Amino acid sequence: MDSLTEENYIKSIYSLSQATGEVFVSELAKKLNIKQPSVNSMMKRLATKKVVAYAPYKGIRLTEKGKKEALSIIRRHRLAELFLVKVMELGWEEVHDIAEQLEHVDSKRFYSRMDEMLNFPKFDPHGEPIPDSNGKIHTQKRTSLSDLAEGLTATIAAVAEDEKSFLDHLNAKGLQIGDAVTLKKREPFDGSVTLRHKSKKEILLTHQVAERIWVE
Amino acid sequence: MDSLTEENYIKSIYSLSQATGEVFVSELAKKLNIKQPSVNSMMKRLATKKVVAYAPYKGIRLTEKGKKEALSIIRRHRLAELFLVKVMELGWEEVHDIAEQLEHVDSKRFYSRMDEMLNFPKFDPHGEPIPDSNGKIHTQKRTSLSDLAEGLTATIAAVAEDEKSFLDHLNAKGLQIGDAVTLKKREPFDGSVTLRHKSKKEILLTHQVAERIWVE
DNA sequence: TTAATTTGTTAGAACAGTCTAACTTTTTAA
DNA sequence: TTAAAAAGTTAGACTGTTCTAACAAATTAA
Ligand SMILES: [Mn+2]
Ligand SMILES: [Mn+2]
Ligand SMILES: [Mn+2]
Ligand SMILES: [Mn+2]
Repeated sequence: MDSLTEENYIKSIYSLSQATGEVFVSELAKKLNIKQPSVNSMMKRLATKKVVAYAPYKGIRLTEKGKKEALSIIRRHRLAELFLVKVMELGWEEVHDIAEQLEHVDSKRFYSRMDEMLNFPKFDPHGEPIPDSNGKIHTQKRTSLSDLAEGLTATIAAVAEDEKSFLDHLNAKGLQIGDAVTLKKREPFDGSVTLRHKSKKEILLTHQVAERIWVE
Repeated sequence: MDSLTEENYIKSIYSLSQATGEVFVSELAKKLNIKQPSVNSMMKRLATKKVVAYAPYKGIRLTEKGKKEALSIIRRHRLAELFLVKVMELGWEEVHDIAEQLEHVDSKRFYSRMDEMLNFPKFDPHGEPIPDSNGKIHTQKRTSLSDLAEGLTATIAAVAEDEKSFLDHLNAKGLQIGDAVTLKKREPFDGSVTLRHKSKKEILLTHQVAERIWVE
């Protein structure tokens, strides 16, 4: 169907267009580390394949077909991540890079067995929802830890990033999905927050980190 | 290091050159379903990469570096096949195609976890030896079922092919690795053999099938 | 509202990997 | 030992994916 390269474009278009429904060539180029003219010519190609709707100088948007393909890739990625954590006992910080490769494996059986073994899971190791095999995905409105009111307690539901360096940082701070945290203090100057955590220790996070943690 | 395409060439060169130490462009072209000129230009490329030794009109042979790479790919392929059978409970007939993709996954961790989970296995689901992480491989001399003397009993140790259609055929006949079979009769006309098997049934195999079954 | 900046496009090149057509070398068989 | 067949090579082309250089459009700021 699509090449690995095309799949990676589709996935990025999906995630970058979440908010407004469209992405710009410049954003995609930055995300994929590819120059703008390359993105431009790929958009022409994906447009002829009816995966994106694209008019010169206008934003890029996925067609229904494109959305379906994006969700299918995201499903494979997240199922793979969870499989790597739950079945293969890898750390949540090391699975993303492997899943980037596994998501391109073309085999219904491989993924349906994962799904069965994991008992049809709803969330990946980073708290992100796993689209079902029909492409349905649970999108809940989320509160960032950087917006939690002082004094309130909440549970870490997900992280907005699954890059190793970020998760290594959370590991070092001792934070995991499911942990309850109480927001003790927010510094008005730089937005950094101090948390109370089950570890009994106080944890200090910069704004940059706190805003990537979703709580509920 | 190498592209997926290069890895596939290297793997094929390794298996086709097993017997004599070299392969010819025509053999490689047939195996890979690629035209001879394409193989020719790839050989030039692999030669500059010091993966093969290649002189015009001479056979192709892997360098030490090339052999090491081949064994590493074969290791990944066979580990993946066994993982798919033992951990993911797929059938031995459906794992080869998936392993053809998984073998190209670039992740030491992924494979070392498989190795651990499988307890450092020595053979894949088709009875083929799995090279160790240093590239050492157990090569035993094998007897083909088509050469077994009449009246003798032997154990199925491996199959020479792991294509789905062949294994589906063995499944239909009820044959598996580890099964004891007694050679009741060999037809001189076409080399087909009749076996006695634990299933109590007599099994008839054509020469074409029997010669792909290794016994010991 | 003009000028600077940012964003996007076109043109043209390059590399990986493949092909067909045409030619050469080697092997096989008459 | 020559002629036919098989195997291998070269030349040239094409697709996919990417790049740089140059230019055009849209946006932002003076
Ligand atoms: Mn991920
Ligand atoms: Mn994730
Ligand atoms: Mn195989
Ligand atoms: Mn095998």
